[in-house]
Amino acid sequence: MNNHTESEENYIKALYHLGGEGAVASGALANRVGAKGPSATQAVRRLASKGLVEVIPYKGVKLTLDGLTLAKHILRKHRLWETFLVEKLGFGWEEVHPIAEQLEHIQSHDLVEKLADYLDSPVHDPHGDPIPQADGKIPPATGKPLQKFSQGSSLKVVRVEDAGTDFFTQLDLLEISLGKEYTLTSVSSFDSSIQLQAEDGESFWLSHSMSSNIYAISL
Amino acid sequence: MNNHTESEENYIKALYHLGGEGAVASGALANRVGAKGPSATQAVRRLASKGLVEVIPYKGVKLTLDGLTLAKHILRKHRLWETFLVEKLGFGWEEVHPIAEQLEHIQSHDLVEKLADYLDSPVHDPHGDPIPQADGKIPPATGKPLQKFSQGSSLKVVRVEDAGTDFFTQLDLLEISLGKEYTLTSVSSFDSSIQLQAEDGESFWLSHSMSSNIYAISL
DNA sequence: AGAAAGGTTTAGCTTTGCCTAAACTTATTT
DNA sequence: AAATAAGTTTAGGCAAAGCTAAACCTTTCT
Repeated sequence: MNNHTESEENYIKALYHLGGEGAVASGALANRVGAKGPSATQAVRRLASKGLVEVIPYKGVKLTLDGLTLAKHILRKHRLWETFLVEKLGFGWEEVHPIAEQLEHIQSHDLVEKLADYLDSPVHDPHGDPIPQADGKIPPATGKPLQKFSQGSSLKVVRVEDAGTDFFTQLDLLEISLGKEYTLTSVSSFDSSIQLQAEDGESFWLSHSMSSNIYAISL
Repeated sequence: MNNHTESEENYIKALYHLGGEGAVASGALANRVGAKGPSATQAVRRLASKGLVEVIPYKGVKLTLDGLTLAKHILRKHRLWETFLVEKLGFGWEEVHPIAEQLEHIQSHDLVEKLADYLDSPVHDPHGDPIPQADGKIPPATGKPLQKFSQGSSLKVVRVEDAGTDFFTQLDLLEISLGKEYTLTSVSSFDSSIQLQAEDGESFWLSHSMSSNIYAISL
């Protein structure tokens, strides 16, 4: 019951991302894994026969408990590897996703736990996303999007959504990184762009599409 | 031309191990990858169509230059990962082979080179085997088997053959590891077992099958 | 309610990769 | 030189995973 193909794991991961514990439409699933409808239907049948998902034809697919456990374990590996790639190997946070997508399929419980130890049992990955723990528990996702803050609030960036390479390039350009602190100095009522002021006094504007992918906590 | 399946890579690796640049019989190949004859014949046909091997039916299979380059690159990755697993994650040298066998298929040039940097561009893996360099050059395999040494010689262990878990267990038991120095105090003419004396004065006997898998250089 | 639209599944085909059994080469032995 | 043994390839199957085209539910719109 412990031996899954890469394709299977990708479907499981996709189901988790799309629906968590809830049901997902087969089209959405196919879309997410980059396949066509019929491939997903078939894949889901294979997963069902292994007890990883439950299917109601024409209605949707849902992870079973086993499936959920597997999904979280894969996510754990993915985020640990991302952490390794950034912290130890010096990759930029925008580069690690595709590599971690390969590494997450390596099968060795020992490896995962030794890697976690080596990284000092991290709780968040380089994007600030929570890393599922060995027991399956997931630390709460921290922060809320920047627009949720009101003018004048002091905040610390704790997480960013993976919104593509251009997004990360822009973050790097503005020198925004996890842990940085700002004051929200101004909010445009016209296009919901916001203005941040850094600790060194520098201030700059962020478009709505930038700020909606940046999460912070208030100080 | 750069995108190979895991199975393909395994056949390439096997060809390299069995024959280096020379020809290999399809049966031996099948055996090495843990498949049956016909599977190897077929696999080899696929490799040939990609220009990685040359086949003479009923005679043998041989890596092309492209195939050889690929083989060395996979070996490089394998041995770098083994080094990582032992040096950084604290695995024992007997545990790393099966994990490295998975990791060696990860595709990212950037990753390989960053990993090599992180490990300080090692030249030998944890078993003392030479790590192919980025340019394809392979450092010479060092050392000769212990029986090749004559009584009285001082030597340093530099390499061990991967002769299975029990072999490694025995090495650990005797506290033999790479870099350790000994004096060969005695050779049995009866069963070719040999006696080593460590620097701390302790001495012990090694069977022929042990010593033939241990390589050393003389001091 | 009936029909069109949209999404899902079935049918049937392709490739990879492995298998067994049978046919075929090559090598060895008498 | 012929016969047998040993090893290799062909033939024909099967499962995983993907695809397109066609059939089939659901939902929605008139």
